[in-house]
Amino acid sequence: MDADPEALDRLVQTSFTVMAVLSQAAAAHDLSLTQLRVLAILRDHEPKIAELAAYLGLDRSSVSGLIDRAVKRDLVLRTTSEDDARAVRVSLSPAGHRLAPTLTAEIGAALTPLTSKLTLAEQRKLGALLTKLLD
Amino acid sequence: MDADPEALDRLVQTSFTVMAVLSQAAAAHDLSLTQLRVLAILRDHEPKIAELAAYLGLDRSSVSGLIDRAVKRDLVLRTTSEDDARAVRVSLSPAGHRLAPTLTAEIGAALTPLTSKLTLAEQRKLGALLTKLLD
DNA sequence: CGAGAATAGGTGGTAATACCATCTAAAGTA
DNA sequence: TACTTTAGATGGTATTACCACCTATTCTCG
Repeated sequence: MDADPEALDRLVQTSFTVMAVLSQAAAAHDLSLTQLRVLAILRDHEPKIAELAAYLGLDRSSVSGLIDRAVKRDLVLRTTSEDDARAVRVSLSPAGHRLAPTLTAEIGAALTPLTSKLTLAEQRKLGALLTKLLD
Repeated sequence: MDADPEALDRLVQTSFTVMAVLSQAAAAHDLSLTQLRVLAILRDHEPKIAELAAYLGLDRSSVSGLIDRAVKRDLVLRTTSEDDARAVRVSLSPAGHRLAPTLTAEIGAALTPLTSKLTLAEQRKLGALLTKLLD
């Protein structure tokens, strides 16, 4: 399986560009990139701390602190799990529920200048390629 | 000027995946992602602090500290600029010069499992699309 | 059932990252 | 020459993330 080094390079460059856009979108709401990710995840899931940590690739203790701060800012709720008194379920607070879609929309808007350099057909092709890439 | 929301989503997902790979490659050498970026930049440039800051999207003071730590680890050299005694030129130390290509190679290797899910033709197509995206 | 191991999460301590406001030294400008 | 701007460094703060360790709960198996 051969590789095109240029494609690789572009992939890295693009990733940095995208991350910069995301960081900025997060910063506009005084959020870190990680907090942004947490909110995005919580839109569709109510994970336990350990699950969140695994998904984010972080230590449990890091996530504990992260959620601490998010709770303090009333974005997120900590609920003791019903089936396991040790475990904690993290979910969006009402305020978090209001914020999350706003963020998604803003990120979409912020990325559009990038993607709109491609025709719709090209965007679809890109989406397909990336889907394959992500497996 | 329409947009395919799925392509957008994949782009974000892919970026996170790529960043995770890069972070891990950096961490294997006890480097942060930012330090990795600095080393990559220094392979081809000898920027002043302010230029580096602009490129990285960071505050000058952040870069100052960043370079501090890199100097302390003997990866990087601080040289007073010849034409401007206020300015500092940052360059790779001999050790940095040895490390940088290693990192590049390792990152390439770490990303190959991803890109090799595409045929060579698809990789080239992806590269072309991303090139257009990056303008 | 009950003792010891395993698991979930939190704490405390440390280091790095990044910000802002401020400082000094050097250049540029009027 | 005096005034302003610029380059970078410093000090102070908050966040992020780690590791080692602690507590409370749950699991396991004798």
